[in-house]
Amino acid sequence: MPKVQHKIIDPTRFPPAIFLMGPTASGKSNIAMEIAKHLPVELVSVDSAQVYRHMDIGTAKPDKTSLEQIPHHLINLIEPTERYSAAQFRSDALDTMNQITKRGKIPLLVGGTMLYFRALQDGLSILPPANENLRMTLDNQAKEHGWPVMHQKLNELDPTTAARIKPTDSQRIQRALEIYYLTDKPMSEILKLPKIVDLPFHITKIALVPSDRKLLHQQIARRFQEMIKQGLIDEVKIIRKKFQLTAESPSMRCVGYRQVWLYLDNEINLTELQAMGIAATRQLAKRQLTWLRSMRNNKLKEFDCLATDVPEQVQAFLQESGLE
RNA sequence: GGCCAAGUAGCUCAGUCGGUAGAGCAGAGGACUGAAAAUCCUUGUGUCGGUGGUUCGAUUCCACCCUUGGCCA
Repeated sequence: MPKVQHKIIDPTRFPPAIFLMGPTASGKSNIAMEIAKHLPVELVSVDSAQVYRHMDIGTAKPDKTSLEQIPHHLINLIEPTERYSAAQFRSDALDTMNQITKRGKIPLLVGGTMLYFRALQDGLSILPPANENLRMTLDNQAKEHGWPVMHQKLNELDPTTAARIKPTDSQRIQRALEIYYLTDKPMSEILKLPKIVDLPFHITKIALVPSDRKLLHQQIARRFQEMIKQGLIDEVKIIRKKFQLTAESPSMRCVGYRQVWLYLDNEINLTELQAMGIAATRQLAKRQLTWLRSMRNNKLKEFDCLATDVPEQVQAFLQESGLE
C-alpha cells in the first residue's frame, strides 16, 4: 500500500482549495455534500449553465436543502439574455476563493465546465472581451459569404491562427477576427505573451470518472426524464415569455433548453425531445470525459484522487489525507 | 383464409438494370484561451429475414416459408 503523502491542509503551503471535477450526472453534488461533512468548506460552482438565473431544473442546480446547509457561490449570477465567460469566471472564482479563505473556510470548486477549471488553474492570455456589435457584424458577413470565406479573411490577417482553426469552426473564426479588429494584433501574437497564472492556493484535485459508461448513460436518461417531469418545459416557456431570446442565445444553447426550444416551436414532438435531450447530455458527458482524460495524460496536472466508482473511493481518499 | 406492402448498420431509411452495400441520427475517439452545456474534427463489415432454385456468381431474379403492418373476407 503506497503511503499517501498528500495532505489537503498543509500549513507550509498556500491556503487549501479543492477541485471536484466530473461529467454531468456523475454525482458530483452528492460527493460535495459528503466532503462538506468532514471539512469546513464553501462550494464554488464551476458550471457555465448554473450561472443563469431562472434556469434551475435543466441545469440541475442544487436543491434547497443543500443550499441551506452550506454556502454555494457562482450560481444565479446573470439573466438568460446575458453572457458569461471563462475570464469572468476566473476573476469571480478567485475573488470568491479569497473571501472564503478569509472566513477561515476551504473553497470547494465543483463542476463540469473543464475550460473554467483550466482557465482558473493555467490562466488566460490578456485578450479583449466579447464585443456584441462586432460579433453581429461578423455574423452578418458570415451569413452572406459563409464561414470558409471568413476563414480566408482570417488567413490574410493571422495565418498562424487560421492554420489551426478549421474553416467550419464558426465560433473560433469569429473570435480570432474579433481579437484582430479589437486589438489590431493577430491572436497568435497575443497568445505568445506571458499570461497571468497566479493561483495562490494549494489545490487538491479530485476527478470523478465513472468506470462504466453504460451506467452513466442510464443515469443521464433517468435524470432527463425526471427534469421533464419536474417541469422543464414550463421553465423554458416562462423564460421565453419573460425575456427576449432566440435559439442562438447562449443560454438557450444549453443542453436541454435547446431541445425544449425546438419542441415549443413544434419542430419536434415529445418523444423526439426526450431522445434528443438525452443524446445531447451524453455527448456533453463524453466531451467532459475527454477533457478529464487529456488532463490526466498531462503529468503536470495529475489528479490527487481519480475516483472511478463513487463515493467509496473519495471517502477512502479523504481518510488517507488525514481528515477523519 | 385471400390480396398487397415492408423486412438492409443500434434506429430511420437509400441502393445494387445480378459482381457481397451507404446516408442521416445514435455510439466511439479527439481538439479546445472572454459563448465552452459552446464550436468543431475523425470514425460505417452489416448472416442485406430464412431455406431452396436459376446463374460462373444472388442482398438483387424466382419459389416457398417466417415476421410486421394494411386491406378484403
